[in-house]
Formats: sequence, structure tokens, C-alpha cells
Amino acid sequence: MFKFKAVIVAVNKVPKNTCDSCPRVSQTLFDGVNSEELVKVSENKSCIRYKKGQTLYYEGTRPLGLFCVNGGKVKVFKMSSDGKEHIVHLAKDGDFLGYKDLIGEEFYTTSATVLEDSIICYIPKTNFLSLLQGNPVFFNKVTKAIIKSHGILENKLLNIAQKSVRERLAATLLMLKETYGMEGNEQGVLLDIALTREDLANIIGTATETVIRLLSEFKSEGMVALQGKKIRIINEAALVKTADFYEALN
Amino acid sequence: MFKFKAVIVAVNKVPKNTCDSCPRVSQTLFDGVNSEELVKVSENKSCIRYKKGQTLYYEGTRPLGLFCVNGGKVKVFKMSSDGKEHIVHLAKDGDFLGYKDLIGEEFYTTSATVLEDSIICYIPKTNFLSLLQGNPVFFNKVTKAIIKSHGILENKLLNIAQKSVRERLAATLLMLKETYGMEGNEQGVLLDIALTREDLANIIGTATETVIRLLSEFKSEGMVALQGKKIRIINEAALVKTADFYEALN
DNA sequence: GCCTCTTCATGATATTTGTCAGAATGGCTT
DNA sequence: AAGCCATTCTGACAAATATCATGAAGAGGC
Repeated sequence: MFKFKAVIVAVNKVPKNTCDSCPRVSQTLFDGVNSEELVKVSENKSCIRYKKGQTLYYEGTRPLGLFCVNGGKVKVFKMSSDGKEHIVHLAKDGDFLGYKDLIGEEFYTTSATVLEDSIICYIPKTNFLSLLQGNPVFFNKVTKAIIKSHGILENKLLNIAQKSVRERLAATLLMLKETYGMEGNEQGVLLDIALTREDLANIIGTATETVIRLLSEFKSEGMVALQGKKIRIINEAALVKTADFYEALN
Repeated sequence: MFKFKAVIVAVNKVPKNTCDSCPRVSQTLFDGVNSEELVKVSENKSCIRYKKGQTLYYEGTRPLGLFCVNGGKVKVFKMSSDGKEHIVHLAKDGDFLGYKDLIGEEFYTTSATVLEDSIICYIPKTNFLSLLQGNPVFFNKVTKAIIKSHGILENKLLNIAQKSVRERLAATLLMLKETYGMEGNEQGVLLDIALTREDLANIIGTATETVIRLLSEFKSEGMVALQGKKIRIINEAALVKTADFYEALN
């Protein structure tokens, strides 16, 4: 079984190149790091094609490297004692994953699962930490990124602690629009991400049925249109009003 | 009015000394920093006695320095659009406050108010940032502290997203016990912190009345005793069971 | 293309929690 | 010590949300 998996992984390896030549390096935290250092950090790097539903890492295990989303979408979540998951973050192209736990020298505090077929790069721990220790400007930048992420978590906490499910759903749709909104020529903005209603519920912190019900309310109120599992935002102003306030959640 | 306030502050200045000679420096992030650097970072430091209810800084304002709790208790919170507060953290002796926002070069993401009369030291921004940039080991340590804080926020998010108010109250009492528990010779552990029921509600993310009701339930179930506003934990095992799980929330 | 399994949808109902109102208590100020 | 304001407490009720059940629709595998 494990052998079989290993074969799959080998088959799905993507032609290797250094981060230096990556077209989206400027979207990542590596932006600004010089070519020489990028080549060095890419030593033993691997880029692998993951299928929808595959897991990059599990909460509680030891991080041995850094994941970078080359192309795709990943959910980062925690699991409660009774098996329900809560999605803490949605990662997009150029996002680093697991680097906090790597720096913190702790176990993973979250798990990460691919939402749709994605290409993910993997940089061994020592490469990343060497760069970090050798380049204070980069270290600064990483620290600031962690602080920003900290602030977003604070916002999420406030949101979930004080807003109704209805308000949170509206806020979440607006958040998704920021990252995954595709302006169409027709009316409305399509959210280009394949989240199940259950995933949405696990972002908002509510039951799946509640999300489904509220989404059809939103639909009948003309705020969204539902096309399959994808959602189109029709009346953003009304959503903003429903969300009551809007602080960055991503 | 402002002049009057300023006078009060001046009157409440505590005799100045350097962090080098602070008896609780080993409880702080400054632990391990050498004396010379500590003296330097203490230049223009001030230590001020704050009265219960006074505010150290407000969300949205620009941080100009670092607060360190010399002796006392401080609540760190965010305010939602409709004026309800959510307590994100309780700071105790030796805790740094506002340093994340200082490093992130952003505005304060939270406000901080003193829960009981406290002595708080204040270190100007440039002193702190110089130390940070000049001492990579210290920078490392600070970054790790931020990562730890990040992990705790993730736990809080999970907790509030998935647990009932009853479970969260139990978990919060256990969290408070970790930090403020005073083992008594009689039975039970006294929580040595003057939180109003409203503060408790603002930690848990619920209504004040709900906290009051649940606390009397806990009391009649023999899990806690209520002496004034202070709470004594009588049956910790039962609380742990009620909390269902127990991940670090502080 | 068909079958199966997952996801979506809706209804009925139970439970939790919030809200409003009012009384009791306690701490603090003068 | 008296009085006042903030806090705690209790009750009644309303609203929001979860849970359980069931069927329909959709997606993926063979």
C-alpha cells in the first residue's frame, strides 16, 4: 500500500526547477531574495502534483520542510476532539504552508488538504532555515507575515465570537470574493473555488444544513446565485450590509 | 482635563531602574539578553502605576513603544462594530504587550486595559527595535513567541467554533487556573483574578447572563464555589470532563 | 451509460443561547 | 453611615441554530 503510494508520488513529480526560475516567485515570501540564495534554497526541492483530497501534512506530526502552493488551493484546518474540522485558512498560489511550525520547532498545529488538483513544492527544512538565518531581511519579512497572520486570526476570533451565523456567512463570502472572485462580463462575481457546503460550514463554525439554508435565503434575497456548488455574488452591497462590518479575514 | 491626567501619571511614576536589575526579567522575553544590552534598551524607559480600568493603548492607534507588565493583570481585547468587546488575551507579570504591532509596523490590532492596579513599564520603540535588529538570538526568540501566540489563537478559534458555551466556560476556568490558580490549604484552587462575569463572557464569547447561569449550575454541581466575584475550583476532574478536551488556551 | 456514493436540499423538532425586565447584592464615594 | 452605581442573579420569553430524517440531485468510478 505504501509502496503503491510512493509510486504514484514518483509518477506525479513535476519537472524540477529552482525557485529562482519560478514564474510566481514574486507572489511568495521569497520575493526580494536574490537568485543565488534562491538556487541554494531549491536544492533537493521537489514539486508534486496532488489530487483533490490528498493531505500535505497532519496536525501533530513533525514538520520536515516547507510547502509552497505552486498552483492550486489548499485548506488548512484543525480537528476537534470529536472529529469536526475547523478551517483556519485557505491557501492560494504562492502561499507558504507549515513554515510557522517549522520555525517554531514544534509539531504541526494544523493539517492541510488539497481542495482541487494542485502542484505543491516542497523545500527541506534545513534549506529554509539556512536562508532564514543567513538573510535578516528575509527573516524580517517572514516575521511580519506571521504577525499579519496573527492579526487575521484575531479578526476571525472576533467575528466568530460576536456575529451571527448569517453575518458570518456573508462576511465569508466577501472574504472568498477577495481571493477567488472572477469578474464576469455578465452580472456578478463568480467565486472560483470548489468548496462543499460542509467546507463552508467548517470555515464559519456552524452546521452544514444551516449553511445550505442560509445560502438559499441569500439566493431568494437576490444576493447570490447558486450554480452547482459554485457561488456567484450578485449584490455585493447587500452582502456587505448583511455582514454588518467587514474586517480582513484573509 | 488632560493636564490633570498628565499630573496623575507623573505622580504615579515608579522609581526608575533598568531592566537589567528587574527581579522578573527572567520571566520575560528579555531573559538571556546580556546586561549591557538590557541597560541600553532601558534608556528612557518609564514605569507607571496604572489604576484599575485605565487603558494602556487603543486599537487602531500607532504603537510607539513596548509595554511590559511589571506587576499586575491586563486584558487585551478587540471591539466589534457594535461595541461589544472580545478578550483575546490576559497578560500577567513579565508579559510584553503590543510588541507584535510594533514589529509589524502597523496600528494596534487590539486595546489593552488594566484589570487591577498594576505597574507597567514602557520601552520606546527605537530601543526595542534596535535590540531586535542587533541581536539575532533575541529576534529568534521573539519570533518563536509570536508563533506560539499564533498557535494559541488557533486553539481559541477551534474552541469557540466547535464547543458549546458550557464547554467553553469549563475550558476557560481551567485556563485561568493554569495562570492564576492559588493552591489553598483548604479544598480547591482559588482563581486569583478579578474578572467580572461580563469579562468572562467576553472571553468565552457569550452573554453575561449565560455565564452567571452556568456558573451557578457549576456551583450546584459541586465543580466550583463562588466567593464574591472570585471563583474557586473544587472539582477539577469534573471540569475537565465538562470541557471535553483541553488544549492550551493561554 | 449506469450505478453508487457523496453532496445538496428541505421539513419537523429539540436545544441552546440571547434578550429583556426586574430584584438583590455589594462595593465605593462622600 | 447613607446613598448610589455597578454588578450579580433569577425568571420569562424569543430567536437562532443544531439535530434528525428523508428525498433529490450530482459527481465519479467501472
